[in-house]
Amino acid sequence: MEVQEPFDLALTVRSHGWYDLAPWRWDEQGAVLSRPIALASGRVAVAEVTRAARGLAFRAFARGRLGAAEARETRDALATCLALDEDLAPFRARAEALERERSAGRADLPDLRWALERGAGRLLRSPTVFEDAVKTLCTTNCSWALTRVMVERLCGSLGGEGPQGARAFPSAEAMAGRSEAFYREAIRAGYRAPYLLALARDVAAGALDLEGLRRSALPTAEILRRLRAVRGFGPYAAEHLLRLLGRHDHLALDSWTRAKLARLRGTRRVPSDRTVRRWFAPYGRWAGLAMWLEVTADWHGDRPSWP
DNA sequence: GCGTCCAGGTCTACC
DNA sequence: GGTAGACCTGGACGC
Repeated sequence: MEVQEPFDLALTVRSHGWYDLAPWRWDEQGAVLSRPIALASGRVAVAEVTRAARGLAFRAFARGRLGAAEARETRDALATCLALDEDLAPFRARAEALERERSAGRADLPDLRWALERGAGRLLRSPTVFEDAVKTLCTTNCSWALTRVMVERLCGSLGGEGPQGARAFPSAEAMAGRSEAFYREAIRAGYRAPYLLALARDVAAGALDLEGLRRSALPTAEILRRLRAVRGFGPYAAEHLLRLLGRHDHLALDSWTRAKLARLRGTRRVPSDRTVRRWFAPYGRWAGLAMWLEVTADWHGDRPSWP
């Protein structure tokens, strides 16, 4: 499959923490990304992708032979996860224009040359918005280690089984069929238990259409309003989910990004949300992406320009 | 070993 | 609209 160049697979995989959560697997040395994916047929296939001479090479396998349609479904799901359908040209145009201002002496803008050179800006997503939403709930008000454990337990106890014992991420239907006590006692989700159950039930019953949001023409403000109406989704969680939908108007500020910005920009105290919004306002509807690239630049072997 | 703090927040009640 | 307090877990830390 051809991709829009420049494209760096590792950069997209490590764009945020999802690759570190079940059921993703990232072989750093071999540069192979893989995961089990639940197919419409009910079977679970394992999908793999790696860089090829031209574009990306996909591979899929399951218990028994995969049909052509199933293989296509698996590949398409992985392409969605890598956000290959996202057009970054408008962001790049804005970032390039601001880069010219920055090199001309405008000191309040971040140095995003590395991102432009390497094609950064795609964020790793889940095959479904539902999975992104559940994982986002599992990141709130806890350590990353606890997030990993909760997601691992969800896959291990409710995910469909694929080849080599691989467990997929559970469907909304599978999650909706369990009790609140299950999420408290088996998943150890604590106060998040009723939120997880309500989310799964609403999605399974069709009362909440999360999947439609990926191709929605609705304005970002309306999507944000709908996400905020979901129990457990406050400002951070809703804006983080927006980011995974390719909507970067908002910043999804949390304690980690605020602290990281303070360190990168050498401020004595953690900047207010209003200050951060002002810093990134020049990027317009790409403000959240520009901020995210600034705070994650050092994950990719590039040092940010701030002292 | 035990208590406290806090980590990639959110909700509710109250002012 | 702003804010205090409650909410779960589990690892780190100090004693």
